[in-house]
Amino acid sequence: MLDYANSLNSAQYEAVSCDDDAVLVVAGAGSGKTRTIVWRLAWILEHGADPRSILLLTFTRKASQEMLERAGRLLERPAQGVAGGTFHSFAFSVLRRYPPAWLGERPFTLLDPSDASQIIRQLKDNLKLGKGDSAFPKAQTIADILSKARNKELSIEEILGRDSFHLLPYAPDIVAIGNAYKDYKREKALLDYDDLLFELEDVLKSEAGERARERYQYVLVDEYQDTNLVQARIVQALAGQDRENGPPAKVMAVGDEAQSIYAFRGANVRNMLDFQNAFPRTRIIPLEENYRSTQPILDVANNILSRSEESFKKKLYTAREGGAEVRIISPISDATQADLVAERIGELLTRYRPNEIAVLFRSGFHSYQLENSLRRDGVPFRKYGGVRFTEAAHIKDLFAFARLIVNPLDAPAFSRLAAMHKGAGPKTAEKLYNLMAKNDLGALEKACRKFPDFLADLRLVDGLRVNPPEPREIFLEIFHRYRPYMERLYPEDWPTRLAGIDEIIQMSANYASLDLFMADMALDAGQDSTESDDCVTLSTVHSAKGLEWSAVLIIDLVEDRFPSRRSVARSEDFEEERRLFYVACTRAKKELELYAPAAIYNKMLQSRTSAIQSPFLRELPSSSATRYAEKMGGVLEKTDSLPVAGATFRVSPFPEPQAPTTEGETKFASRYESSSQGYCRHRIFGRGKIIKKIDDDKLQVNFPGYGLKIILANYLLMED
DNA sequence: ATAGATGGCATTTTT
DNA sequence: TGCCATCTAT
Repeated sequence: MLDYANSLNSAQYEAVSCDDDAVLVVAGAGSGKTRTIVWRLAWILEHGADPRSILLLTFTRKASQEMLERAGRLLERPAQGVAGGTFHSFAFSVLRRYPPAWLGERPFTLLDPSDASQIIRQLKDNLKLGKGDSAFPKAQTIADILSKARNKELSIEEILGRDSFHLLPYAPDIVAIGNAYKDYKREKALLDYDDLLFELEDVLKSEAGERARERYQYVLVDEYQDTNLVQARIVQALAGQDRENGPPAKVMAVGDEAQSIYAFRGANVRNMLDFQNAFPRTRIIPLEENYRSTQPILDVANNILSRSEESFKKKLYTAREGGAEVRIISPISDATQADLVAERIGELLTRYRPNEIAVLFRSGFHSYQLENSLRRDGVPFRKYGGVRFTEAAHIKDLFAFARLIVNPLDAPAFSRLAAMHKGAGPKTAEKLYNLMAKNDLGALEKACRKFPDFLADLRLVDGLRVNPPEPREIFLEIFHRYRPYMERLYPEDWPTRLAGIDEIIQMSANYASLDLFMADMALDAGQDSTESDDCVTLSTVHSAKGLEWSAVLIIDLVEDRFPSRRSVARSEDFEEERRLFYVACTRAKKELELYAPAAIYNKMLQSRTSAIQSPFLRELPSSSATRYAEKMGGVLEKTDSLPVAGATFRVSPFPEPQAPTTEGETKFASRYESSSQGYCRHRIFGRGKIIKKIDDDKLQVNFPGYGLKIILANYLLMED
């Protein structure tokens, strides 16, 4: 037996060893949450449970792998057989074994988000909706709205009313497209990410699902604050309080309301509270002592949280003393920020391994300049979040072959493959697909006369389905066939794309079957392998969840960026940004630096404009962080007071458009007005689109062929 | 019906 | 910047 009592603090021990049917562990940031789950797994296994009766649901596959691995190391034998993964990957595996009745005998295919928006674009065209209306939402936007409605379990109107009221007039059209999309998926045996969860819920309720449910005696759910409604119901179904044969499973949910950062996609913090209603005899165990960060970092974290509207009761504390000051640094501009941070990383690298250092930011594109600086300086880094490499066109091309091997009726993959051949577009693809679906091979061959290579592609795919070699072999064969297409489709940069293909081939070598590999690729999009590399981490805050580093630098802490521009209109969204900042700060173990450039390049104005320091920084008292400003030549100078700008700009995140007194508000006000503006004419430049109002008599106008101009309104003739 | 060009646009976060 | 939608010439 492991020495549980001496390896854990009392709250952790309580959680690890308890025998209650329902436990809610409320785990503050850095309180040893992962450790607790790992030891809990070990405890269950050491007390004789069948590994196959344990289900561990986590937010990322990486997290579950890490936990199982650590449990295995603890026990000195692998924790084999424990079911684990994300809700989505778990749903996939259950649905493969217990497919929904409506599928009949057909295998189903997972739609990735880009497939989904592709289909929606097609349906939109077929339904002839939004033609010639440039204000009509784009396919991607529609896909997002449909998904949000399902995740929050609200109607389209409700979603639009909350998030984008300007699209409300289109609600009936969006609903129509949504219905067509639903039918399309049924007809073609397709499931998108959201379907996985709802279909899982249905299956668990069905008779067949009874067996799936009864298998589990222990259900552990990590990051419970980020589950949505259907996920909470799935947990309840799995717990099986209504089981006829045998006792219900023991459920343990672990979460932290203060770290809820996925409300935007339907996560519901209320699930934490409702857990106690769903499981009446819930035992609540708070983990409060922080083992990760030094006191100065926790001071900042506590300060952030204390200002939140929900005012969380918890306060993080550590028994450790000392630690470096938290620094707020104001570079002159975003450009010098990149250099300053790169330089700082160089300095940190004299004390820490690269993998002990991270730079965090709100959105993927915020790190572009820094990436350039790091490349220039030769600092090895790896970026998480942002565009994933499995979304690169050539990878999707390669996957189109593979998907057709798994499921010959995969319509999106079929179209993609068809479109690789000159002269074949959506219409041709649809025609050929229908012939193939009808199994009318004669007609298909005839119709393919113009595309002999395509027919050969299909033959190759069929051959590999009937007689499948190892996944790696399959990809080598596909690639052999695809390579000439790739050279033709991407003439400028196909050599650089080879690396991604190579990566896929290598990754596939770890899989026993192609369909499992493809499911992993779709569900755990591109953890691009090679974890062993010793790299500095660049990551969105969302992707940094659950991780920690000795030194953490957070960049672009200015209004419009962090908090995101989209969040300031509504207080719920703003509060989520605050929690996001809290998550970001609590990733740091020893050193935390917060960067707020004083100017940021503005694409609209095509010049650098002064940036307003993030309200999260302005709120911090000088006792919890030391402020520095960059002087010419990259010199940092201590500043005692808040930057002047910070003092004069609004403190409340909610702008008052009627009384614009600062540049930030002027920008907001003009943006606000821009919805009503349209086109104008100029004597020399002709017709142009009004981009924004600079002030009372100046407008910024985009003239086709001439570009952006700032023009006195007197010289413009307004169009209706 | 398709390819290719052009113009316009808006830039969260992720399973 | 890079993506989308639309236009235009085949």
